[in-house]
Amino acid sequence: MKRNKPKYKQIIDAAVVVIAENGYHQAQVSKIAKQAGVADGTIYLYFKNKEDILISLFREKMGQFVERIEEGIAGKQKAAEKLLVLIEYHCRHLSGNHHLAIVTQLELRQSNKDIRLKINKVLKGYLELIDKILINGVETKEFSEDLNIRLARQMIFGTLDEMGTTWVMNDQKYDLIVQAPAIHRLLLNAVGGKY
Amino acid sequence: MKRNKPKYKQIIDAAVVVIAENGYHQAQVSKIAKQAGVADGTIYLYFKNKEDILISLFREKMGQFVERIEEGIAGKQKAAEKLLVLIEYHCRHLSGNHHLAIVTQLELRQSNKDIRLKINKVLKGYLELIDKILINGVETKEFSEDLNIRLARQMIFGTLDEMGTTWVMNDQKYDLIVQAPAIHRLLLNAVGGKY
Amino acid sequence: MKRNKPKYKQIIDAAVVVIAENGYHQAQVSKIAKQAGVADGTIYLYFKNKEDILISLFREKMGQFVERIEEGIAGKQKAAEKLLVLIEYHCRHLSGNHHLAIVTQLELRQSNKDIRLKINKVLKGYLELIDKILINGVETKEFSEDLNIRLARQMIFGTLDEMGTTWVMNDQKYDLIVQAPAIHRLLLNAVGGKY
Amino acid sequence: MKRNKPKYKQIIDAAVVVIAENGYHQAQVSKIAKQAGVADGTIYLYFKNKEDILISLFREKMGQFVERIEEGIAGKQKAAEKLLVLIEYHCRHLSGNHHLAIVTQLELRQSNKDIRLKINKVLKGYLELIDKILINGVETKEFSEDLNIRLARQMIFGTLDEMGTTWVMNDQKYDLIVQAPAIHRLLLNAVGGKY
DNA sequence: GATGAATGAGTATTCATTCAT
DNA sequence: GATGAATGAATACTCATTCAT
Repeated sequence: MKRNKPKYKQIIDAAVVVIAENGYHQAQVSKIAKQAGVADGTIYLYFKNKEDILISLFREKMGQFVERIEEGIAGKQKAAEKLLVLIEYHCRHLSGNHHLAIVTQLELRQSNKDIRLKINKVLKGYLELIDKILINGVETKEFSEDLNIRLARQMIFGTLDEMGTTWVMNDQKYDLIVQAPAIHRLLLNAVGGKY
Repeated sequence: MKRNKPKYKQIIDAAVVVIAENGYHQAQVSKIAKQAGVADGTIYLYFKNKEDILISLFREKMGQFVERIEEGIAGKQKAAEKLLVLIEYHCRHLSGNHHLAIVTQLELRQSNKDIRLKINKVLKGYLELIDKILINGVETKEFSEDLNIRLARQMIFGTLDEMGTTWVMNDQKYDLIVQAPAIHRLLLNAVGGKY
Repeated sequence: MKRNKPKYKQIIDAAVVVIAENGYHQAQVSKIAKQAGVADGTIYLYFKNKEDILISLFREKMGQFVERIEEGIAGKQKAAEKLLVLIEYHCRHLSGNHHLAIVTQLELRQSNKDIRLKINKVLKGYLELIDKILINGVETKEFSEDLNIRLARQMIFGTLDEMGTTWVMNDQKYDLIVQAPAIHRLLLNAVGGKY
Repeated sequence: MKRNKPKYKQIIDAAVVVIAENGYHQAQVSKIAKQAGVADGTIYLYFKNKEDILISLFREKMGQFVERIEEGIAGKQKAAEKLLVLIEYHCRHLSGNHHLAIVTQLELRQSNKDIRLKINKVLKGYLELIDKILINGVETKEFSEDLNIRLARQMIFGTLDEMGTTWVMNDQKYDLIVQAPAIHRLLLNAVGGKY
């Protein structure tokens, strides 16, 4: 299994750095190889093509992210608390990965439709996580019983995404994590929750 | 003034069609010229470069959009009503411009950071409009008095944007306009408004 | 019609020189462009891709060759004379086009199967010319009446081709044209003709 | 001596299969190694480089072929009979080695000039065999006394080669061996022989 | 002897922009 | 103003060969 070999992760991490520092269109394979400390050809022992690097990058990083949230949520009873965990982790995830934040919020969005479609499939895991919290909240009557799950999910994801993108576009110069409670209050209000 | 000459608008409209039908990365200047019925070189009599076409496109179309919302809002008293107008116009704007919806929600996002930064400047007008409604709502005590305007604005814009993008990605196959009231309720809840 | 524009022929002639002097695998498009005195990109205004240059080259040059033989044959009555014209023109064609001889006898044969198949289609015109002479000779009873046309054609073409290739491989250092009568006698014997 | 070790022949046979089934340009060393059941690096214990595999392949197979013809000829008195043996063996050789026929008649010709020159050296043994038959025929006055040996050899080889190539290009779908007598008659006529 | 992971040189093609007419 | 032929920079990927184990 290639994905567990050290060079696999090494190349992905190199790609994050190179894309963040040079921009999507200036992230040549040779640059990534150099940053990873391997030959150009070695890249192709671990990835089918350049596109595969980008999608794998997103899958690996987003996968870890979703897993960690799931663990964090597991300890919480109330849907409102789960939502807070999600928001906090989202903020911390962006804050704690300077380069990755740039790559996922800005650079990777320049990729072509094919890549974006595949990235969307990976994102689905995150969206389903949000759905689970919402459905749970409705079932326990914490949230409005007539809540439109899809719209609420779009609101939550859209808000967090817009927040993240704005923050990255402003060069990450303010503190994202301290805003988590305020975001939580807004979104909780929206879905009819109380705190 | 080039902007008022017929070919200026002709080229912009051609760009919308070409980008929507071919995708951002397949929207070559020569294709746009052909669609506009002019020679390649003529484009450069009206636009500095390709980037200038895209930004001008966004400026023209978004400008009209903001103007129309401002007119719609003018007739409303309550902030909650203004917010509803904004949401409805947003949905109608997307629904009524098949090609433009694809271009602004999907294709133009693949442009590089430079263009996206300039697009963001154009968007500022829309964001300020949202801010105005929010500030008005806080002042009239319709909305929570401790509302974080910036976060609330990011939530509103992020929600509408995410909603629009999802809708376009799903080939615009469901009705966006009928969802406006539900969105309105969610967002109004969030900011502490009542209806 | 691109094929009549001067640059079309200019590029083809440049390709002949570059391939002859550098070998098939060292004949980069940029070298051909330089030799033709045009920019790399200009090549693609006249040819679909590199393969198209090679096939067009073969088509143009072989087309002229076959035409000239047809003219030469037209003036002859006897099939034996026609065969002599064909052989003489074949020898003269190779002798008089130093570079082209190298390209068609050696270099172009290194091309991949796709290109070779398309080249074969062009060659068909030449093979049909041989067939016509043979059929004519059989009908006029100059040649054996039980002559196997296909085999005889393979013999004539195979002999001329082998002769040409050997000559080019030996750096064209002996006179090909003086051998035409001897070749003619051999092949005429073969098909049962007299002289 | 490496040439007598089993892996030497194993690799050559693998090369024949791989080249025949994949084409010259798709016959990577790694594919040959896989087909031979050895590691890539092992190839280089038996062959200097890829070129060496191809030339060795040709030398081994052509060597066996020439030996067998020499044996067949040994039993014949007349030059005309010897020529018939050569033609029959040539046809049988191609007919009986499906893969090898493809490799020698089509694929190996795509190799570069260097390899083709070395292959020609190997072919020399075959051409000398033809020469011997021709000289013998002239000396016994079976053939024309003013026969140009070189041209006659080029005719015989060129004819057989063209016949073989055409047959392979047509997917070997007709019977080659039954044509031997007709070819024999043509070539015998050419050199002035009687039957 | 045998392995196979790692290497790194090399090239066709696209397309925004220009400028002579 | 309008044209469109010409420009030329820039980059992913393959595969023969090596060498540490």
